[in-house]
Amino acid sequence: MSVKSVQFAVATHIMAALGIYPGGEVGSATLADSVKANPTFVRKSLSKLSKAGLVVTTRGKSGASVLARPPKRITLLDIYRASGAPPAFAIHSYPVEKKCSVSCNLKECMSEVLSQAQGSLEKSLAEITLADFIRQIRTKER
Amino acid sequence: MSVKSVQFAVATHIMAALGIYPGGEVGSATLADSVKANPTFVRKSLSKLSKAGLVVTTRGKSGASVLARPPKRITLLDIYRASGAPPAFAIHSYPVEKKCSVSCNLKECMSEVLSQAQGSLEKSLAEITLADFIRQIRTKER
DNA sequence: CCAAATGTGACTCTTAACATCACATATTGG
DNA sequence: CCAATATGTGATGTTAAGAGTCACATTTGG
Repeated sequence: MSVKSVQFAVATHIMAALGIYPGGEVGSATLADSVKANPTFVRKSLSKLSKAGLVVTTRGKSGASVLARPPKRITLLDIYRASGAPPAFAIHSYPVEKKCSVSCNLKECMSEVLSQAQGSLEKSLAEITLADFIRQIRTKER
Repeated sequence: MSVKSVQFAVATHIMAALGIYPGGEVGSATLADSVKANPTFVRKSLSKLSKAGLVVTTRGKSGASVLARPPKRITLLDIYRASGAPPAFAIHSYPVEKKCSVSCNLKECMSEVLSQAQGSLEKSLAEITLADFIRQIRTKER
């Protein structure tokens, strides 16, 4: 039921790089270098961040990306949501056995449980700002 | 990028069925009927629950499964862990760009964030007992 | 207009879960 | 004991979804 998507990790990497890079204007090729991923993949990720309003990218020659607002005002939840990572849990899609009350009602009950779990997960992401995260990275640098 | 596993949902379904079924002794074929999944798949799931000590199964003719302890003393976290569902998040496995401090330290920082998120997710599951869950299902029955 | 950058649709490759089979193992009833 | 019937599990095929890649459109500075 979990999602093995690396979107969130890549998106966070990009955001951290933008926040750390002096000046803040970074091209997708440079970012791809840092992430060591395919430039197209990075651009797609960047595109989602841009649509979510977390970064501003300029096109054309000398195009680049910048954080849309200070790292202190961006949470990891913002990035998580923007990254398009699927929800952490899934429910099976088997048909319902009508004669069984467990089978009939399980999905509904399970959804409630899972969305509650998802909520607490998101809450914990909301408590970490990009600034916090960058600080962590800087701490490890030495 | 993510793969959704239904293990947790199926395991919960099984546990709820065992908790609700009068007498509590249920064979894997009956459970497979309720879940509407392949008997082998259900048995594998059951096998994990058994190894985790959540159910007791007897083999041989007239073999069946029973909850190992009262539903009140089983949490959804117990079931989640027993189900063998993969962690909710993944980090990319790209190589590290040594010249980039973000690239060098990101994985470590990201792991911390993700395990924190995983922790709060698990905490919310730990707060729900199987008895609570069964009560929910019974509420919907009417 | 050309060069250089981002944006995106289309396609392939890979991986991991799911589904299934085959058969081993265990236990009870007769 | 042995046949019937459960569970346990390794092996293998199928499939869905993310990742990787290419091609090309779009944008914009000079």
